Amino acid sequence: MAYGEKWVALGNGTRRAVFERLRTGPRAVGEIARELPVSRPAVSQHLRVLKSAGLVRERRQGTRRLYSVDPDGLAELRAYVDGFWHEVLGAFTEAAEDGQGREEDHGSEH
Amino acid sequence: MAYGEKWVALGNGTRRAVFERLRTGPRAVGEIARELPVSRPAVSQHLRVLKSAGLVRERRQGTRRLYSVDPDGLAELRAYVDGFWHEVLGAFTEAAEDGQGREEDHGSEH
DNA sequence: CCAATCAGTAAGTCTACACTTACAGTAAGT
DNA sequence: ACTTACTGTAAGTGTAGACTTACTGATTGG
Repeated sequence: MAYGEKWVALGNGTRRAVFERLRTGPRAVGEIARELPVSRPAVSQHLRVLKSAGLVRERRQGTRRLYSVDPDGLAELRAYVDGFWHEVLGAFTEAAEDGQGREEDHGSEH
Repeated sequence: MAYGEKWVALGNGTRRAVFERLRTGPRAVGEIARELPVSRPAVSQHLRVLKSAGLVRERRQGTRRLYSVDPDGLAELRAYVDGFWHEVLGAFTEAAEDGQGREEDHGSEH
């Protein structure tokens, strides 16, 4: 549920590659594995991690399982990055206003 | 330079904790280490990774080194997430328009 | 019912990497 | 010059985790 899982999930290159295959729509496990240099079970395990991180959904269709991006999970990640971004910008402009040349005045230069 | 490094960098929990300490402004290495359950060299190493990923800048001040978030690097990450988000949304609405109940029509429902 | 297809899980291996301690370097104060 | 404070780097260790090859389970079609 925490952001942490999402970052960990996307921290792995192969897992990110799997995730990106879902950019354009739902895909089956074997279909993804065929385009990557790893085995199908590996892809399956990566999808499990992505799913438990809330980044991916799964829907069964016959013997296949179609995985797709979970918009809610991705939205959370986006919100987090956005928040970080705005806070950093705020700290920047604030520092620029307070003291022009120095920063973090600790009260004395001892 | 690629997005990959940034994701890998933020994929580690401790490194993310270090990064978040820079949310509100520049901080010194030892100062960060004191707030975390790892040694100072560990923090130093994490900052190196964050720096080579383009997420962090370094500026020397006396014997200290002040690290701060690199707005450009963070902006790249934000742009990537945004792009992903919009593409996913596009795929969703597109799928909703094409076929109402089914998706990825392969030619027969047998 | 049997075979084929698609997938998840178990178990084991092997490497990446996060962490520690010890050491070396640099700037500033006395 | 000596000491103190702050930091980066080297070297070594231990473990998480990414991957493989079995194996098992479901669903569908003949």
